[in-house]
Amino acid sequence: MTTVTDVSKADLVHRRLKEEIELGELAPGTPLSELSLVERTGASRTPVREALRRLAAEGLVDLVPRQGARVSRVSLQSVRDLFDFRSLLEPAAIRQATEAAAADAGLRREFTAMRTEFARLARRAPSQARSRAFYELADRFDWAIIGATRNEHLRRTIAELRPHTARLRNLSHVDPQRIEVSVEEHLSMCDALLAGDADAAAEAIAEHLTGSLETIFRNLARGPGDALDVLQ
Amino acid sequence: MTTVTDVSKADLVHRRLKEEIELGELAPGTPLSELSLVERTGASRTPVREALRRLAAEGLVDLVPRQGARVSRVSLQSVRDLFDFRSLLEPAAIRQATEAAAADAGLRREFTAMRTEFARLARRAPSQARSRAFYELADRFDWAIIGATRNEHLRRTIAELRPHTARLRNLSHVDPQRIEVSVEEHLSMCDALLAGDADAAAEAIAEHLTGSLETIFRNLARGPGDALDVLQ
DNA sequence: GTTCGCGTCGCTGTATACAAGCTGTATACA
DNA sequence: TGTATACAGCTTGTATACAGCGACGCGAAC
Repeated sequence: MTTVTDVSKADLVHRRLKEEIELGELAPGTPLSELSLVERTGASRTPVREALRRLAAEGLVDLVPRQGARVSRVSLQSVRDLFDFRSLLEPAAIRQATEAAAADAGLRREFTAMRTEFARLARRAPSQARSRAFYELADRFDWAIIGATRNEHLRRTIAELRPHTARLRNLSHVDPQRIEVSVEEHLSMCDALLAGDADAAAEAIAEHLTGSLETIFRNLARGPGDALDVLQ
Repeated sequence: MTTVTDVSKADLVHRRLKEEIELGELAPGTPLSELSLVERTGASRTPVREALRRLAAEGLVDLVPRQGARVSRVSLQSVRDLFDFRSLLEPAAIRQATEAAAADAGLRREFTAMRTEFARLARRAPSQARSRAFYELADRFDWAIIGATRNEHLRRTIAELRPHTARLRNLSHVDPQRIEVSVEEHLSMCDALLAGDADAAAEAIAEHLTGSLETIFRNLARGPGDALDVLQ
C-alpha cells in the first residue's frame, strides 16, 4: 500500500500515525483531534485531515462526523472477523505465490533464503532478540507473499489488513512458546511453496492462522487490565 | 459503505461522482481537475479534494501526485482480477447469508419475496423495461446478501467492489440473452439459500460469476470502438 | 530540420481564516 | 432537590489565499 514515493506531508503524517497505532503507542480509543495532531506533527490541518481520513478508510481510526477521531477499538468480534477474513484470503494468495515461484527462479531463491533463516532461527535459544528477529523475518515472508500475489485486489486487501494484525501482536504479549510453533509453521509454508504444492501451502497458512488466533485469544483472556482491556 | 447520513459537501460530491463514474457518464480516462469539479459542483476545493481522495481509495479514480486525477481505466486484466476476486469473496458471503437466513424468519421472507419477483421476471417477454427491472432486482439481491454477511471485512470489501461491477455493466452492452440465463442463476441462488444449503448457494454464485465474466469478455471483444475501447 | 533550454501557465500541496455543530456545565426555575 | 435551558468552549466542515512543482510551448542553437 504505502509506496516509497511518500513525500507529501499528508503521506508523512499518515505513515507516522499508522506506525504509532500499529506499535500500540497510540492505544485504541485515544482521541485524535486535528489540532492536537497539528501541534504534534508540525503540519497544518489540511494534511492532518487527509491522513485521518485515510486511516479511517483503512479501519485504523474511527471517525465521528463533527465530533472527532479516535484510534479504532479492538473487540473480540473484530479479532475473529479479521482472522476469518485472512483465512479466506491468504490461502488464495499463497496459492498464487506458489505458482509464481514455480515460474520464477529469483522468487524461489528469495523463499529458499528465508527458509534457511527460519531454520537457523529454530535452533537459537529463546530470547527477546530472537523473538524480534522472528517477527522481522515473518514480516518479510508476508510481504514476499503479498508481492507474489498476482491479483491486484487480493494483494491490496491483504496489505491493508496487515497493520491490524501487527497491532494485535503489539497489544497482546505473545508468549515465547507460540514462537516455537510459529517458526515450524513458517518452515512448512516455505517447504510447500518451494515444492510447488499449492494445496499444501494453503493448508499450512490456514493452520498458521488458526494457531495465531488461538494464541491471541488465550492471551487476551489472560492478563486483566492488560493492553487490551480496551475491549468492548 | 455509503450511509444515509451523507450530509457534508464532501459526501455529496463523492456520491455524485461515484454515480457518474458507475453509470459511465464519466468515461474511463476522463481528467478530473479539482478546479473543474469546483465549477461543476459548486463546492470549494477542500470537499472536492476529499471526494477525489476517497474515490482513489476505492479504485474509481487514478491519482497522480502533483499532476491530477483521472477516472480509472479498465483493462482486460482488471476485469479478470475483479471477477477472480469476487469469486473468492462472494461464495463465502452467500454462505454466511444462508446461515443467517436459516436463523432469521424475516430474512427468509425477504429472499422468498425476491425469488417470487425473479420467477415473475422469467415469464415476461424481453424488453428494455424488463432488463432494467432485472438489474434493479439483482442489485437488491446483492445488497441483501451483503447485508446478511456477518463478517465486517468481507461485507465492506464486497460493497466496495460493487461500483466496479456496475460500471462494467454500463460500459459494455449486455446482450438480452445473458439476462435469461442470469435470471435462472438468481433463482438457483435463492433456492439454495432458502433451502439452507450453503454449498449449493456458493456453487450457484460461482457459476453466476463465471457466466457474467464470459459475457463481458465476449462483449468487450465485439463492438470495436465501443465504450470499452479505452482498454489499455 | 531537429534538439535542447528556458520561461510561462496551470495545476496540486499547504496554510489559515471563518462558519457551524456538538458537548458539557452552570444556572435558574419548579 | 431535580430538571430544563442557555451559554461557553471545543470540535470539525468549508472557503480561499499562497507556494511550488511539472507540463507544455516557443525560441534559439547546432
